[in-house]
Amino acid sequence: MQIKDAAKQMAELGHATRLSIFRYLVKGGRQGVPVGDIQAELNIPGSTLSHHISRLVAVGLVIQCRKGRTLYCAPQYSKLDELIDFLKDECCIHETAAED
Amino acid sequence: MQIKDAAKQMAELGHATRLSIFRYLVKGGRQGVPVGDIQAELNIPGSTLSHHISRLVAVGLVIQCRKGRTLYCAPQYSKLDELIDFLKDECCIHETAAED
DNA sequence: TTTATATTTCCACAAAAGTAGAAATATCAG
DNA sequence: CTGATATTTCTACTTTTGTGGAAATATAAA
Repeated sequence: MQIKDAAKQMAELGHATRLSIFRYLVKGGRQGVPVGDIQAELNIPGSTLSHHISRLVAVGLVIQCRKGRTLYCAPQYSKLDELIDFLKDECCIHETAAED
Repeated sequence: MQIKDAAKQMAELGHATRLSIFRYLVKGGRQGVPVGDIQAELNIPGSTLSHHISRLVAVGLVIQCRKGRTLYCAPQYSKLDELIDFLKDECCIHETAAED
């Protein structure tokens, strides 16, 4: 994973509302959660929510699929896994010694 | 770890320059790296660098200590560990089933 | 077709972040 | 004290982000 991509993904998760959205999607699991459910849960205007979701989608952390009038959003677990791996590989100690 | 704190830390790491700084500090290890070394490595103006470092310090990801005229910066590994744990605990699947 | 529901796009504005030169501060050497 | 080095603070400016109302789009139901 490129450092630029990691930074982009973290920038998106680095916002309380978006992180809440993502966490809620994680709770919802792989089958996805309707945008409307997120809106009801987090209590934010649709336009604002739509904006945040589209940013998460843009960096690949969330995927969407429509069923009728309802848009389901689901977390892309693999992307988060990659990000965590990046942090572990590039930003942690690699010693055999003790910890902090 | 609070969601707000996690978001703040990720917002700081969510910037290519700051992430580069942090990664460089990780390479430098626990004894710390002079600000001047970071500047030479990343090739950015002092005032800009100082600004970015202070943000990393503000969220606890970096600590500093002065030795003479030189300010050493070191990563606070434990903070990153907490962040990674947050992501694993709050934003990953907790199933016994297969992966993505 | 008309109407209702779900969500986005458009628009405008306020707030925050990024950038960097210049001046200031801190510390040490001579 | 004077000068050199290391780094920050101040200041100003540009760009990006966040926010949400209103209008538009998509889909389905009546």
